[in-house]
Amino acid sequence: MWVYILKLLKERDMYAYELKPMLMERFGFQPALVTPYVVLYRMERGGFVEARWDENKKYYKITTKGVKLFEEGMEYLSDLIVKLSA
Amino acid sequence: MWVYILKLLKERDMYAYELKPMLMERFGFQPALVTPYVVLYRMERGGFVEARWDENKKYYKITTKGVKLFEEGMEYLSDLIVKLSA
DNA sequence: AATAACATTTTATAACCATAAAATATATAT
DNA sequence: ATATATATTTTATGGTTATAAAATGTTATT
Repeated sequence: MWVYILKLLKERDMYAYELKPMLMERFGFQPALVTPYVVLYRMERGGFVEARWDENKKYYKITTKGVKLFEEGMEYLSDLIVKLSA
Repeated sequence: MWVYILKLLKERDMYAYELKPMLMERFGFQPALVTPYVVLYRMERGGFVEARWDENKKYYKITTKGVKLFEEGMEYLSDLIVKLSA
């Protein structure tokens, strides 16, 4: 879940509510309404995203630490595929 | 974990005890001694592997259902990488 | 004979994570 | 005005999964 959300936040800042339809559209993944909220809630505490308020919406931006986490995740996945395909 | 184990069982039948060092060697993954036992124990109940005794060792063989699970897992991973790279 | 290494079983536990629950607040359409 | 859609918060819960726990039996070594 967090990988999907970080991927989208790398492209542009988003707020939790618009993530649900976006996750469906981009990844064919239908999360519960509340899921992006909880994931962002925890990622903010971890310093992987940071928030700002704009027009009564809480926009999240990925941090340097978040980008690093995403890239490590991608590397892990690539390695996994290579190892499982060999 | 189960993906790693199914991958190894696709190559040849193995028993739980030899899986631990194999998982390290092939995937750089060091599980606890008991982990392969528990994973195989559950996969047997799920019909993804089946067992036979040979020289006091319980050899596990991947089933058709297990191969299918592995291939679905691989497909899922490939799709994931494509989507996250796009 | 005794100790270490090999080999297995099954339940319980702890951590992780998506979702449920139960609130609250604003904006828009009827 | 009132229902509906949009938007958020935080704790609790339930499922999954690797590992801990606590046994037991066999084979090889000293």
